[in-house]
Amino acid sequence: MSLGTFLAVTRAPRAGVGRPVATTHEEIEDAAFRLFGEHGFQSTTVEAIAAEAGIGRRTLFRYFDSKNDIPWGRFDESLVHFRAILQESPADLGLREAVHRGVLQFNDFGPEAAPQHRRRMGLILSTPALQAHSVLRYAQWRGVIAEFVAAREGLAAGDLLPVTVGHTSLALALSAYEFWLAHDDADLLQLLDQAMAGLRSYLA
Amino acid sequence: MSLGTFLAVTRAPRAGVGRPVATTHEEIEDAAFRLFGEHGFQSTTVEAIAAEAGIGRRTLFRYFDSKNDIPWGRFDESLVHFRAILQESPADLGLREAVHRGVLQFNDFGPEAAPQHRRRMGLILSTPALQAHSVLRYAQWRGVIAEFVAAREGLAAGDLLPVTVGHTSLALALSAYEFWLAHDDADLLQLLDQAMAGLRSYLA
DNA sequence: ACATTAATGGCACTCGGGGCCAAAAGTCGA
DNA sequence: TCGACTTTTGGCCCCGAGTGCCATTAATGT
Repeated sequence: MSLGTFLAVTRAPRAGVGRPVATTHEEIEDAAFRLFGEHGFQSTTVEAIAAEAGIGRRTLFRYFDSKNDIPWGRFDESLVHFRAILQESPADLGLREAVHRGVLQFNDFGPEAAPQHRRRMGLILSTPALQAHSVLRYAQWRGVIAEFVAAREGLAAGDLLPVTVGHTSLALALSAYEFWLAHDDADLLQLLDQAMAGLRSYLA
Repeated sequence: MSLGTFLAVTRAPRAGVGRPVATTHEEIEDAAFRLFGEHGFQSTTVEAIAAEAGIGRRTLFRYFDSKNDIPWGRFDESLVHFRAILQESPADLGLREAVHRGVLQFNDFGPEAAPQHRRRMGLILSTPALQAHSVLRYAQWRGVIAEFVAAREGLAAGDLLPVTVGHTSLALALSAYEFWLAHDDADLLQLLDQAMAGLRSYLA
């Protein structure tokens, strides 16, 4: 499981009754990425994406709250998994190690998922509008870490340390991602380790 | 000088020739904050801001690229100052200390500027659209730090360490700001120190 | 007075987003 | 098989941000 895995399955709310759905999140996402690849994110209109997916514009907005949300897929579902990863970490593990390993595991995906994941993150991190929108996703992700730290240290999730650890973990992840995207041959997990090591020696 | 100081003076490109300007960045900003305070950011239309400032909608967009840019004022000018602060730091100072003190100095403003600064940052950090937009500003700020670190360590600004230090410095600043805004009696500079101390012990 | 210069602001357009609602397309019970 | 019910679809219309175009305005300099 990884960031690349949040293109999960569109769950059926209930089977049978009512008009059947016309599409799925994945179909829209695929159609969108196809057009983004051709014309870029900005130049691709929502109307065009809807047409490519064979649905109405209005319907698209029922699957995704905004155009900016499309590249992120169903990120919220992967957060549930992230929370689980952290909670399962052994209690005797140091806090820093627990968080770090959790982040590594969250970003550990097989080599087969890597190209798709690279395309997704490359698009996000190279498009200003998406970079901007992403902070809202990042905030949720940081929240998961803050909650974990708070729980383990007997603090409130709004206290300075949990918040700082959340922000810092994101800082490390983004640093690694930026470098990873700039270098084809780089290994993401290794970069996460390197970033952590670099920061520790910087702060020591 | 501080984040609060980027409401600098609107410089005259040349005196005299041509139709005189109808307003300044500051006038628009004041008008905007007046309306934001009354109706909130989202519910205040650009049209209303222009009217409040006594100018045309079209003219407002010549002063600010977007509605989201208004609360930030003239941040780019304060970045010039930030760059200078870092460059003036003594060479015998450790890297971490140099960066940390630079950040402190950048955020050091007199008690008289604090209320205005609080209002500004409070608006930004409590409005999703502004939070999102802010990453573009943050990226510039991080860039200043990355350049400084790169120069001092003989690295490229895109290398992992400079980027990581930039991201981490922002992480610390945002953590401090969030807490500061949530607690009326808190001292921002002290919080920056605390966040740094907390992170160091977390990573030790 | 008149040419020059530069900012203003109106108009019209595109695009993202959302409220409203009739039509579509299924299932289920009689 | 027919109708009632349920749920999604997607068309229509609106709003607000942002932009290109350009005539107008208001200053300076000759």
